[in-house]
Amino acid sequence: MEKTDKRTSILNAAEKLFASQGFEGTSTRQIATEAGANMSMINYYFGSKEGVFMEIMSNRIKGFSLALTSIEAEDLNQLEKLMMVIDQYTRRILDNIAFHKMMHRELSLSQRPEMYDKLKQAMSGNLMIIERIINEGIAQGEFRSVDVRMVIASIMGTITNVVTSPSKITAGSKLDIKIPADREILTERLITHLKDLTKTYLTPQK
Amino acid sequence: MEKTDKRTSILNAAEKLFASQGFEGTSTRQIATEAGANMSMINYYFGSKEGVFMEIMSNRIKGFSLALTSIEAEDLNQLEKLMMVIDQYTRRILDNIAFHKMMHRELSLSQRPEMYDKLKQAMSGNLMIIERIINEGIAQGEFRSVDVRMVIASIMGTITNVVTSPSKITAGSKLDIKIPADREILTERLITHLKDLTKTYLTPQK
DNA sequence: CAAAACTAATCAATCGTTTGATTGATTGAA
DNA sequence: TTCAATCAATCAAACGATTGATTAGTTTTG
Repeated sequence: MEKTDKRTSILNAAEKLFASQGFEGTSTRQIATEAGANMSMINYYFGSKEGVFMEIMSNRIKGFSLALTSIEAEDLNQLEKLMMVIDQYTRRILDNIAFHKMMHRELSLSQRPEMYDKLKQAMSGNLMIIERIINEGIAQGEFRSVDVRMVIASIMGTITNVVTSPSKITAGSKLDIKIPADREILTERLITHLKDLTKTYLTPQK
Repeated sequence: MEKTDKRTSILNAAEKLFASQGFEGTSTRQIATEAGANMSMINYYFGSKEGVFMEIMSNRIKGFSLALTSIEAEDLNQLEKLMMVIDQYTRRILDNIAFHKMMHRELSLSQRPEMYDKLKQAMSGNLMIIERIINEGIAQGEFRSVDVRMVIASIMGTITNVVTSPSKITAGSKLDIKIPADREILTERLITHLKDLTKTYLTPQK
């Protein structure tokens, strides 16, 4: 029943270690041990340690902007569209916390400019969808006139803040973001907050 | 007139390099070269590379929660207090972008638990001040009943998002966060947004 | 049997740290 | 005033350990 081939077990081990220790802080020997593979298998399959990193990123990037584009085409008002985007985007990120942490950390470094551009391009698609929805809502008078880029920064920033510093939210409670059931609770709580925040902020009070 | 002693020039060089390359990604030889000092001076003054990191963090932590505490005592309503906190907190962070980026990156790692606790403790003071202000505002009926921890996550997250990914905000414009004049513009824009967001969200519409 | 998958051993390079010697200024008794 | 002693500061060189990567050989598989 051991159906995990060495190649993917290396990818999984590397992602886990990169997320908790950083790229530079993780050695190829650690990855190999964690994956239950020989050290040279890393270079055999991926060419180099950086190749492993690139492969992880590439795999994750694929299909990240797929679900969001369909929302834009649906026959809904802009607020409903925005609520759906927040819902899906938040769930996607909280289902891939390790990757999201790793991404944010390594991209704040000035190394790996190629991966930076690659990821920036992939993410800008998502950003533009949200930007278009809000701008459309403003144009139609459905939303107040606001600083759209800053609103997006608030939405994204809130999610990232919860993912990278969950203890600030859960302090005092018994919740632990590493436990799936607790993470589900936290996800719903975050979505509820973000929807309430954006709806209240963007919808003009009569 | 060369008044920069080796000790502080090592600290400055290290902070600059840590901010752009990460702790693990920066070698002691790099630090020494950048500081114009001999490699062994690092261990002579700070004991180890990690000692340099600790010293930088300790220096920055000092006096970070000083300005905020005075606000709480002032004779203002909770909204006015919150506006002042947002104003000062945002300015402080955008005046120390390199440190803030370095802090967030290294603290998202599972290493250096001692520094993690130290910083967490220092920051929790700031968090508690904001939390108390909002809770007080809710109790007095000045604010709507909201998820306080999530509101704080939105405020902090927005600032961090702008600091770590300024290009998402400035894309299309000629602004560059590395240029002091542009950074000032961005700071004011961020403060305006955060004040507008929190005021609109927390103040109940009649 | 040949290609693919895998292993142990080893490579040169770099890491953080330590060593032992040297410098220049300061001190205190002669 | 002089001179030896002492001090922190600085240096080049080297330390052992670890790094990412490669080799050459073995096993597995289709």
